[in-house]
Amino acid sequence: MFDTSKEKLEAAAVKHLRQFIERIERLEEEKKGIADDVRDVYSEAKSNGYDTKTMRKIVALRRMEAHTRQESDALLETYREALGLL
Amino acid sequence: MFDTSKEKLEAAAVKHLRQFIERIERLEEEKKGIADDVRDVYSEAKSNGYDTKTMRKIVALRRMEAHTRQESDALLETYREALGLL
Amino acid sequence: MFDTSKEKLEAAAVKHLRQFIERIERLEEEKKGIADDVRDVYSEAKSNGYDTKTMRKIVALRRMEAHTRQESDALLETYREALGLL
Amino acid sequence: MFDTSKEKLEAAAVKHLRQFIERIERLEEEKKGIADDVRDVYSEAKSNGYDTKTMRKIVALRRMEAHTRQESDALLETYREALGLL
DNA sequence: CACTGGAAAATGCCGC
DNA sequence: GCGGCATTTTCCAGTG
Repeated sequence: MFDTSKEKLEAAAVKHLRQFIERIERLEEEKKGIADDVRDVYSEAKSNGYDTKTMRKIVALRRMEAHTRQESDALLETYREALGLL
Repeated sequence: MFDTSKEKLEAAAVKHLRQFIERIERLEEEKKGIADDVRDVYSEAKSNGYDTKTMRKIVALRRMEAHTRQESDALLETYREALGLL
Repeated sequence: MFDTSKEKLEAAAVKHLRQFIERIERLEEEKKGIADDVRDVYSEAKSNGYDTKTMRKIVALRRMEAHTRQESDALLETYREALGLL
Repeated sequence: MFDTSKEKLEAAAVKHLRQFIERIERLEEEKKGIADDVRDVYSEAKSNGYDTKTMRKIVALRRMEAHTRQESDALLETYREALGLL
C-alpha cells in the first residue's frame, strides 16, 4: 500500500492520506466548536450570577466519581479474569 | 442567585444550576465522542500503513499554519481599518 | 539578572543555569530509580503468584478514590469562598 | 497463591498482597515527592529569570544524548564480545 | 500582563 | 510489535 523506502508515496497513497488528514481536521473543528459551546454555557451561567469556579469543580468532581465507578467495575472484571470466573 | 444570608440557594436557583451543569456534561460527552472518532481515524490510517506519529505532526503543522495565516489576516485587517481602506 | 536580548548570558548566569539543570537531572535520576523499584515490587509480586494486572488496577482505583476525596474537599472549600463563609 | 477452587485468597495471601500494594504506594508517594521537587526547581529557576521551557528542552536533549551514548557503548560492547576482544 | 491551574496533545512504557 | 495506559509536555483560559 505504501513503499517502505522513505522516499516517495504513490499518488494514490498521497490522496488517501490527504483524505485521512482532512477527516481528522473536520473532526477537530467540530470538537473545537463544542468546546466553544461549553465556554458559552459557563459564561451564560456566570451572567446569571453563578460562580463558574465552583461549577468547574462540581463538573470535575462528578467526572472523577464516574471514573472511580468505572475503575471499580473494571477492577471487579479483572478479579474475575484473574480468578477464572468469567 | 445567592440569597442575602449567603448561606443557601433557592430551590429554583439549584434547579437552574443543575441545568447548566447538565448542559455542560452533555457537551463534554459529545466532545469525548468526537475525540474517540479522531482516535478511530488514526487507527484506521495506521492499519492502512500510514505512520500516525507523522500524521499528527502534519495536523499540528497545518493547524499552526492556519493560525499564523489567521493572524496575518487579522493584522492586515487592522491596518486597513487604521488606514480607512475598508 | 539576565539580559532580555536573545544574545548572550553572562558567564555567571550560565553557571547558575547549569546548576539548576544539574539539580533537576539528579532529581530525575532519583525518580527513575524509584520507578525501577516499583517495577521490581511488581515483578516480585508476580513471582509470588499474584496477578499484576489486578494489582495495577487496585493501585489505580485507590489513587482515584484519594483524588476524589481531595476534589470533594476542594469543592467544599470553593463553596465556602463563593458564599463568603471563610 | 490462589486456592484451587480459584474463588478465594487465603487470609495470609491477602495480607501478603496488601503488603505489596502498600510498598508500591509508598514508592509512588516518594516518586511524587521528587516530581514536586523538580517542579520547585523549575519555578525557582523561573523566578531567577530563566526560561523554563528552554530548560526543559535542554534536559530532554541531554537525556537523549545520554541515551544515545549508552546505546553506542552497548553496541561497541556487543562487537567486542562478538569478536572475542573482551 | 504574568502566573497558576486545568485541558489537550504527545511521548514513552508495559504487558500481551 | 501493537494497543492501551500512564506520564509528560504543551497550550490556553481565567485571575490578580
